[in-house]
Amino acid sequence: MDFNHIAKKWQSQWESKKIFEVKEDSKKKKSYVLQMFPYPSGTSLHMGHAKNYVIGDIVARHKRMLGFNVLQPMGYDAFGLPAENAAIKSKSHPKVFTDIAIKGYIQQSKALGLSYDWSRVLATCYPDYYKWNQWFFLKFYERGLAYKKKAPVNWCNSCQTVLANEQVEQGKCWRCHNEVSIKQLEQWFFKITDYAERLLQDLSLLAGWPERIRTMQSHWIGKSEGATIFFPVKDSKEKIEVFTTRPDTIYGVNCIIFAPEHPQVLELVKGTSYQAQVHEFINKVVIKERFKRGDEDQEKEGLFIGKYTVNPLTKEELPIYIANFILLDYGTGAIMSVPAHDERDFAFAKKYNLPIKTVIQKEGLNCVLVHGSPEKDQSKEPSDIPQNQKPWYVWTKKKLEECGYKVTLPLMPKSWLPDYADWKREFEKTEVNEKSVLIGHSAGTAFLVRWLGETKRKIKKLILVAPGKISSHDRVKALYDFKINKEIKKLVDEIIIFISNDAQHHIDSAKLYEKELDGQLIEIENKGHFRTSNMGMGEFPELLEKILDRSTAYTDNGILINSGSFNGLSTQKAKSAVIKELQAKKIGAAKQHYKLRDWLVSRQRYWGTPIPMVYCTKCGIVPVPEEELPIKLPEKVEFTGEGNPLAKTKDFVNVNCPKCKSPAKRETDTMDTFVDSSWYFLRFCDPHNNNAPFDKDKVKYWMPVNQYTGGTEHAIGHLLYSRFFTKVLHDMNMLDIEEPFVNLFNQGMLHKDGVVMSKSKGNIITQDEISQKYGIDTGRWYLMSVASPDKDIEWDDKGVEGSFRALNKIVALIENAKYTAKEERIEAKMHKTIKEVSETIESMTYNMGLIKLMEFVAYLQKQPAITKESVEVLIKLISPFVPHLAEELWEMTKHKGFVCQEDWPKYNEKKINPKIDAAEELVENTTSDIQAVLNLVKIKPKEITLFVAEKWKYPLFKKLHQEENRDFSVLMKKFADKEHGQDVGKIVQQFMKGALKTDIFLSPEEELDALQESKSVWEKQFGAKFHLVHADSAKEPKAKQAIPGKVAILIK
RNA sequence: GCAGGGAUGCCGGAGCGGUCAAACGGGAUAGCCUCAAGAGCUAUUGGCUCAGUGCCUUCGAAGGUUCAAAUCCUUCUCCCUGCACCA
Repeated sequence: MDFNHIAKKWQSQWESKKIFEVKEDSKKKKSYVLQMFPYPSGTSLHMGHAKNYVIGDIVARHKRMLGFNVLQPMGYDAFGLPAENAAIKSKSHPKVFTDIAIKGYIQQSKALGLSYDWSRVLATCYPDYYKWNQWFFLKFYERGLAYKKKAPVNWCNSCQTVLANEQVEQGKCWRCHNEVSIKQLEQWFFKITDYAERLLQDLSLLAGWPERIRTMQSHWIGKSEGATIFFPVKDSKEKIEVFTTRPDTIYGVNCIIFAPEHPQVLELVKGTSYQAQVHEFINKVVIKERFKRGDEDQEKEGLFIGKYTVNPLTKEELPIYIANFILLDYGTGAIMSVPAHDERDFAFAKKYNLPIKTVIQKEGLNCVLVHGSPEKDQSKEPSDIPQNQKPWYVWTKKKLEECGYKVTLPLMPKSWLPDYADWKREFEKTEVNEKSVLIGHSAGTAFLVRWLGETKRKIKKLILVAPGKISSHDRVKALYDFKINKEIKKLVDEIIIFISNDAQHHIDSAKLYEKELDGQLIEIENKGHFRTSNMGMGEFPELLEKILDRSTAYTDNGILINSGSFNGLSTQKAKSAVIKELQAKKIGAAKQHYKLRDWLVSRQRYWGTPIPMVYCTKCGIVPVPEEELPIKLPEKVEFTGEGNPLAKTKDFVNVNCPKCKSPAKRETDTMDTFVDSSWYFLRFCDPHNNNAPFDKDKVKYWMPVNQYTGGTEHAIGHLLYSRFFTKVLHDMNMLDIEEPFVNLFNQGMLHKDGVVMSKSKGNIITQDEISQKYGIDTGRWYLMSVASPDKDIEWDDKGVEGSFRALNKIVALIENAKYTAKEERIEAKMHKTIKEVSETIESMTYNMGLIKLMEFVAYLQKQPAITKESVEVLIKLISPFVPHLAEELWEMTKHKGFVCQEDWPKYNEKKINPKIDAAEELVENTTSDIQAVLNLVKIKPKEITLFVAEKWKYPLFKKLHQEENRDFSVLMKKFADKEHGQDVGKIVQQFMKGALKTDIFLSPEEELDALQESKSVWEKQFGAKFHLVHADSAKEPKAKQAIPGKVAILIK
């Protein structure tokens, strides 16, 4: 069969009969299937493009056969830079390039066999389309959603235009990958930020979108909840407004930091001695290091500006800084620095030696300190303090409690004669958990190490001060005589050992612990054995430092400490409590902040929609009246490559003011092409409307898009803008819906030689190549068969040939078919296939669908004769995938009309008979078992006898299947019978190992029948005579090996 | 760093608690067909075993849950994708 020929044949028939053209039909359920429309570049479509469209086309064709009224249109995103750049290069006009490209694209889309309604084709570069861009612009302007402002914008020097934030990728232009710079320009913006909250909230409605895309959008919108707080400047009426997400940490503020370019900075520094330095710093960061500023590991740098502010709650005086890591356009451009609980502030404070105050503590932290053993009983001595009340213990306890710790200092019984069991009893009165810090001093260390090794408890930290272990004293033997359990290492996050100029056996003990437990050994000078006499005032800051661990900022939630009346509150509660207090004092308020910026839509290029605005010296900015639309792009324009050609086209620029009629100038900026693509799916519903962008009722019928297919690269740009437009139009009462795309599918890329297939990589396979060699159906089949459509796939010429073979197999099957009347087994298989293929189409796992189809083909091939119905069903099932072949086969099998207009086959669950499956499986297993045995014995078989298992085994199997118990002896008691005692034992054993199939569908007779049917096939295949026997009536011992679902095999 | 997705036999790629030594395709090997090549068909393609349809070891690594783990949980390693000094 000439696949290429039939493709053309059916394409022209579909076209002439207009069978994919649709109208609204209130009686029919609609389905709108759409693929992201392409930018028509000069080069031809390749198989990578094809993949996207075919995925959607399969959905459309399937839905159509299911009886839906299917709208599947195609259009061209025709404005844009490449055409203009090409025009500059060849001194031509972008329209010329674009028209040619569109023509080529249409012709190639048709050649792919895509079932588009071509009567609706559109291209955004024609005035009947872009007129409505302008119309929307005016409407947005009326609603305050389009506005002009001077702003620092992203400027791409090679594209000679500004870019939206969404078009800047890692500081580079999305199109040409040149470094983007910042320019101050007057530009038009769409106020997408007004919709930030709705765009975020409604993501939850998009259950049919990939999780990934929703997360990306939500990150892009970047909502953070927090507060703005006013910090008064000392000796001034000025205030500094900061934004923070952690108002709960306000007691921990150590300074206020501005973005260097913040306008307030210059005012504040005025008149101080820091003025010159500050200017220099700003210049350095903002101008010289402009591009470095966003770099990953940019060193944090800052400068004090000579002024102070006051913490409005604590009244503490705080210095004011500027620093390079503070961004002007996020929040208020100024922050309150809380080094203890923010990593950046922490790094900054460390670098400039600023105070760090902890105000949040992890919940449930606790500490137990175990004292040592004195040489004699001192408790009777009136001058002595109790063992657990030594000054540095008490000091540490107090300090830790200030930080929210619960501290216990147990008093060990008879400490001068320590006994492990006694100590343990006392020690365990205190709760120890994973957040515990255990500190031992001297003999206390031995106790803790022994206790941990014995109980294997998980704790946070173990700190050993002047440890004891090695000792010649008999007095401490009852405590010291144990083996160090190295497992402790795994149970404790951190082990620290303090040692000083102590007695040798303590130093040796310290070394021992260091070695055995991988402890961190810290030597401190002149503290001896850390006795009261060695410790002076009894302060032990080194220890405190290690317990508190201030080497990093603690950024998690916790409990407030050092925060006045807020102490003890959780982070969550404290946030609202602090905000409440700020509000009451009118020095702050709750505030949500979004990362999303307004959408910059101005472009300084020719090949786009002119922005319908006029500048009048008297009236200012004047919108062009609706009746004057479209403002057409002037055709006679010179493309020099320098600046915006529109600005130099006098006929275009010079107009009269619509209001006062005096001479005025036209806006020469054009719109971002993403404006075009933000509503094209609406225009498809009513593409030829001259009075409005679309008719409300038509859109109401078709929208929303049921299945949208496209690449991930549009995850935030196009998909976010389209959602924004839809919401605005909803608010303008033009749409009922709030979300344009119900289901979104991201197809995987097509790779070749390990990289994405693209013209610029020079690794494209064109669809023409494939069409000519194999026909486009082979290409469609191949693209869908390699992997599930969402996966990236690698092009493989050998794989294409495999697909070609598959199609030929289908053709051969139908060409050589011998027909028979109804056949139950074929019917069962058929219904099963219908079910499976339908399911794979619904779930868009087409690769599995094709496998199921080929299994069905292989099955039919094996049959001596097949049914007409099964062939009909097969043709219908393949038709979404290989539509041309399906039509051809449909015609070949003497059917009228188009198979693509037939009803999708329905399956009948009742006809899917598990017995037939089981019988088939039995035959397949038996075949491979015979084969396996033959391979083993390597003899030429003359006779092969198959034994079906003895009758009594069947009910036993059923019972075993229902049995939950897995205890051998119990099962045996239950199932053993006198006659088959040993055999039951074997079977039960096998069953418990899970070696037996559990579902038994066939009786011995049915098994025999199934085998009987394959007998002739086997005899031919193996060249031996086959005997089929009931094991019950067999004498051969072999027969006993048969079990239900598995025959015994005897070969002679 | 954060978020999302991965890691499966020679390769691509299914599977996502028992029916799994793991679909399907490609490649490789052997056989059939043929004058021959190609196409087509059949078998094999982790190891062991070779009167038997079994046993052993495998699904990134290590632990765990379970009668049962490629599949569930925990930790780790590596890869991809996106975001990234966002207060």
